[in-house]
Amino acid sequence: MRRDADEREFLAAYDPHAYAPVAVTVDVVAMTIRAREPLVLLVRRGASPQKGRWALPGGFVRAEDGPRGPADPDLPDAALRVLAEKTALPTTLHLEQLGTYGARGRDPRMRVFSVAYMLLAPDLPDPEQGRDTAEAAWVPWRDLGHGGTARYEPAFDHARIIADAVERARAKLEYTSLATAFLPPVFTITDLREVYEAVWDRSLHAANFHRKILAAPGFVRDTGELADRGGSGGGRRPRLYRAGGTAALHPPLLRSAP
Amino acid sequence: MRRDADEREFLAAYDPHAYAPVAVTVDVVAMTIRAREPLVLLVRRGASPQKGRWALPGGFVRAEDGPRGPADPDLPDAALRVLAEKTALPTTLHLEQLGTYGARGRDPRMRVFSVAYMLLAPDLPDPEQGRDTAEAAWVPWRDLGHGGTARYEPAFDHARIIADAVERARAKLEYTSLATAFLPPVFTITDLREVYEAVWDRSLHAANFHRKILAAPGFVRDTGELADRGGSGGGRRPRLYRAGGTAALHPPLLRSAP
DNA sequence: ACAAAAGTGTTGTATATACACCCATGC
DNA sequence: GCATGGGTGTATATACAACACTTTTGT
Repeated sequence: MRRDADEREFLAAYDPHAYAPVAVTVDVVAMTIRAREPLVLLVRRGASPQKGRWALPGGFVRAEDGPRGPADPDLPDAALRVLAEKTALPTTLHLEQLGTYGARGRDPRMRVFSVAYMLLAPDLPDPEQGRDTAEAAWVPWRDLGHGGTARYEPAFDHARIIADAVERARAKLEYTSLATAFLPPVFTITDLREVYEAVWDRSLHAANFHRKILAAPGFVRDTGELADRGGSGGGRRPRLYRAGGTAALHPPLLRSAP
Repeated sequence: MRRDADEREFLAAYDPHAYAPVAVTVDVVAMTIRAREPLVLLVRRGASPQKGRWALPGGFVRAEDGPRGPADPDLPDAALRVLAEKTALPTTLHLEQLGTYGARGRDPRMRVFSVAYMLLAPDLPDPEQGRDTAEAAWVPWRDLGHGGTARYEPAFDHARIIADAVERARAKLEYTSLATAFLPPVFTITDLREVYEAVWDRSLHAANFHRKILAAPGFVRDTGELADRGGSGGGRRPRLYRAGGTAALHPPLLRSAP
């Protein structure tokens, strides 16, 4: 009995419905920071199952051109499309694939494979500005799942997906320049430090952080300009920087220090 | 026009064939090290398209129970199943999701989403011992793709997937204890160093490496035993260690040193 | 005896931390 | 002036790379 993968693929090409139908969706963990608080975008489900629960913005990948619109050329396009239906997209953003979740039974209707994306962006507008009228909200990470007073209990396995995204973001801040994705094009070293402090939920030594950032080649580029004014209660005008384009940090910034 | 994701999901539940059919496959980048040479498992395609080209072992995810066998409960189960059809599986292995590739046109027959897995294992047997009779081979990383005398030119976008896996493995050796996944349960520090040297393709200072490993908490656990004998040409009998169970390394081992 | 491999000691250099301090600005 | 925040200097502790050296084994 020689019935290997290639033969099966061949059969499938001529009779696609010979297999149990599967669905592929994208779910987006959109993250931003507002007033030193890291947030994730959730939408309230308007249909069963899990109607009324909060969930990640997502939707089916458009495999081929059809009445609903053209096909998504690739998975990142699908991620941006479904997110654009919920909120206005920023001009600068970081989009990265998190992983695919496909356990049997994670959706009660059929076998659904969800490709999760993580999107990082500077302070996004409130979701009411999006094209879709479904209820949506920016939710603080700390209000999610992990016991206690969980105001938002995500649907399906979305709590798990968000937890994976949070851990990915925390880890990548150590050894990449990902933190700049949470900031506008021009920022100060203090802005950058506040990103780290918000994501890691710990305070960092400001003076040493400053030097460490400038010592890491390619992390930031000096614009030569100063901010219009210092802090609200006085203070020197800080220098302004841009992201330097480096992906990997050498040396890394470790979050394990005392 | 209110036609949001939830409604679409709802429709799909009642008429799955209303959507263009899509396929979900798993492809496994199985890696091992033999005689200090990192290898990846490839199989020769027996059917068109790309008949005769080398490709990653893979196959369709079984969404539901059917005549070919029971459904795969989750994606990792599918990855292990398709790999078991090509080679004998080791008792200890590390399996990790790499990413999902779903660009339109990557398979000429239909829209295929491939969930790629990376599998790391100690020196695996030759694939002839697998249940499947298709031609398969362990191929050195250096013989793949990147220009020159490419004896093996992978099918579809598999060269890209392998390159992503190699880079993932190289990076994770820096800040996790992943290297032990290439070794049997009991090993010496020199064995561990040779894993790093093979994967990074550079030599490391033996004495300093030794101390660094022992200084990283939880990387290895001393068994208290010594190897039966030293090297072939003489030498002290090395201590034997087991993997220590730690995932993250503090401090990391950086590959950027001179 | 000799070579080979494991493992330890030592030392100069680099890096990180903590703390003190100066600079510039708002009120 | 004085509080606030940006930024620099510097001593101390720590970590790392390089090299020398000792220990233990096979031939």
